[in-house]
Amino acid sequence: MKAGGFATLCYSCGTVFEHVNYCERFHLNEPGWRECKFCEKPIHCGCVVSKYLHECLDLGGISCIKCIRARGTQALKPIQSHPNDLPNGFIPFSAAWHPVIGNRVNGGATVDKGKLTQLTEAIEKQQPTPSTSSLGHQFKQEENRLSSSELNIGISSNKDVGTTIFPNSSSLFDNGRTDLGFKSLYDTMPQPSLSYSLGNHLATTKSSVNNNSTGPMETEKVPSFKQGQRSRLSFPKPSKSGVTIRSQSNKGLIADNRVARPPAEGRGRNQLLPRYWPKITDQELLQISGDLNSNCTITPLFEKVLSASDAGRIGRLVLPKACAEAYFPAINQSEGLPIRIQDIKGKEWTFQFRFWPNNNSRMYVLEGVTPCIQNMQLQAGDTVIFSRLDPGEKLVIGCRKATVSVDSQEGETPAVNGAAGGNRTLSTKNVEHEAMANGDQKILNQEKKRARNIGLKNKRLLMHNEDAMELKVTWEEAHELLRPSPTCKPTISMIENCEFEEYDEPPVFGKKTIFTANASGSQEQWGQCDNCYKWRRLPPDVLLPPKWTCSDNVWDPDRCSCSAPDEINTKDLERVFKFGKDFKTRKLAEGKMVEEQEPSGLDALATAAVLGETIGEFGESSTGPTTRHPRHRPGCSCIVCIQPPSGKGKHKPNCFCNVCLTVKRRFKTLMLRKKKRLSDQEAEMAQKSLSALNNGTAPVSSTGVEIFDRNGNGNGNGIEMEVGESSGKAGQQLDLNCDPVKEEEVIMVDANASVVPLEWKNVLAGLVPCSLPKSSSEIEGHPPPVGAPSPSVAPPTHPAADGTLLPIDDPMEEETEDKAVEDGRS
DNA sequence: TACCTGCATGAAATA
DNA sequence: ATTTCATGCAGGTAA
Repeated sequence: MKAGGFATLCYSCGTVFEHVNYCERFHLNEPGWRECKFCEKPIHCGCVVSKYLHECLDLGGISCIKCIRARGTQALKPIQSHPNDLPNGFIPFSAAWHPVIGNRVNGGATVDKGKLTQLTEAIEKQQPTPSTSSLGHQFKQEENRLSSSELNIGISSNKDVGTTIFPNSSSLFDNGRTDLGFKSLYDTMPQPSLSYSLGNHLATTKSSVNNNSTGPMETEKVPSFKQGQRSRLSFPKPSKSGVTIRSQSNKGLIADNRVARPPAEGRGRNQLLPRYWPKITDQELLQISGDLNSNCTITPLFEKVLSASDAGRIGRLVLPKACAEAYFPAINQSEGLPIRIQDIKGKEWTFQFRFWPNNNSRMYVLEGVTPCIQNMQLQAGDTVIFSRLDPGEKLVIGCRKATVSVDSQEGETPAVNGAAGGNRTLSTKNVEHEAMANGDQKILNQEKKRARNIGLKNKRLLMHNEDAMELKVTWEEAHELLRPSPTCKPTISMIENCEFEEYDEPPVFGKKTIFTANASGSQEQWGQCDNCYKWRRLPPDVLLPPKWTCSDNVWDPDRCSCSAPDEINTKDLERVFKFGKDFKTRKLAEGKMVEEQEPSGLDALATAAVLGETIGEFGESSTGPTTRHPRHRPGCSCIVCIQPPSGKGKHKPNCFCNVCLTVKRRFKTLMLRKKKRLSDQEAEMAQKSLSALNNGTAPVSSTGVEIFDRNGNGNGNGIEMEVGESSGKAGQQLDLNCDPVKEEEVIMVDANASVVPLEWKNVLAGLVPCSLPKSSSEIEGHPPPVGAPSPSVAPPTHPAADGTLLPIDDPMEEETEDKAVEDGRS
């Protein structure tokens, strides 16, 4: 091997590259470059990535020739019989040592045990580098397990069976960042299939060893690749932890190697939810086994994260039904029977194993667990592990304290599973320890109480820290960053002569820009180059992709390169930004003030009026916040505050409360609108026939007002503007219900905008993906449900006759009004 | 009054 | 839609 070179093996064709200098070209995303499963060095192959790649990687990654040789080439000789075998007869290493696949390609023949032993020895001899030690160890465990459990030979002791009973599937999938093909495959294929197939196979192994039977069960359990595939469908999508196990193992954390083991044999074990699969490491098993009796075999059966009630003083531990029925003695009486369970110290406990009838089902509980739980110093969030001790089939209860691990199997490990456990372990536990250390029992109690209150039922509210970090971006900020998916071309739809861009994919986050306002009050946008970090002035309406550099600055030829100086000096820039920020803040504050003065929940008002609410009720109250909504003040008519306490009939016909006034006002508007609409419809019918004759004149509504579309064209098919009978100039009437904040924004929008502002399109595309709104008014008028459109962009408007823009009516508002009419309210 | 027991309920998970 | 299971709670019992 020449200096700097590296011997690698092509994962695809098996070609050995003795002198590959990968150092300069190392890039795993590049076709042909992959990572060795063991030494993590890159492996190059000039071949085009083929379908074999996926298969091979799926089976457990690839390996470089060095590692293969180090592990004994003999054992890894390819077995060629599968139609998909590679041209030169090479079977990828992973496939060769993967027993199920080995069976598959070998037509059911098992790999020679001696070869695997040799392999194992080779691994043992290997001196792993610090970065790969845990991986190597893991692999060793893997091989040990496989050699003993899969090959039906060499099971010298029960202990072997017990400790190697379940292959640790994670290592087979640890090559998480190898390539996109793998990744995508990984995303689409449930990971635990391998575990399951192996687990099944194990059952076969055991049954064949112990019973040597050839009953139907055995036929059912015969492992095959197809079976493995089938089983993939029956298990939930794996967590991502399997992918990241390498990095975890690099940390050298034993607990991070924790991977759920498929259920051991038992009645109905196949129905056992993965959440209850024992996640016990071999080391822990060995330790327990050693603690108890070196001649015994420990078979982990299931585990359960203790809930608050499990760990509480009641002393009842709810057993998962499937687990109880699979591994505990069958009981017919509700009273159940006493059951003796040994803890890992060898101490025997007697619990009452019983059930309660529950919804035509049963709820199994272990009663009298408090002493044991206390003895083990377990709390909610900790895990109890039930195992079987052979020979004798004794039940053993073990435990695992909740760890502070953050990123673990989704919802599976104590750190995350259940808020009581998860939250406590993530934060409370630390506080708890601290409180313990400080002797601050008060804090401890508070934390405990909080943990209890969160409860396991709030599991769905739990999130990983990084998720929480992401959520720190507010909705408003998120909206500002939304961009159409770059891979997705929009479909332009014409609705009511307005163009709408529809996207088949949800929007993506784009680059954040800063909006400022110059002295004249007009808006400016600033974007920062990803290369030189200089800020460039942009048109206010452009949206930047996630990655943006000066070269993309097509709007300013003078500053379309990173070498171009800043437009203004840094100090001025800061000042501008500050001003812009102030502007934004002020605007927001103004908006809030307006909101307080003029409640936006007018729909709610109308609804409340329908329900017979009286404003006097909350008007009479003191100046303090209302009891219903602490932040709201008397007079607030939001949906929360106006909830009627006791139904209808509180408003008199001459009532002049705010609610009634608003409702009356809106009813009037509605009636006017409806009246106009009816006449417009008639006029439109006549207009159509007329325009067909006259050909080219702008249509005129029955009220004598030209109807404009968004383009300002009077084509008659556009969106009808609000027209009132008493309107003055051009018959325009301001809707009393329109939001003054919106009005302000309306003015800022370019009246000549020919299409719906892009951000609105994005919002439409993102929040209402792949579907057209039900009605045109729904598209045009309804604001985005979450947050608000970007501050720089006003909601869709339509031009009035005098050229100004009017906000389009809220269909929701209309709906409410319609409802009011239906209810016969005036 | 505190604790125990058994059942009911409903959120969450799963089919 | 159904099942599971964490927990609340009413009624009983003991202190």
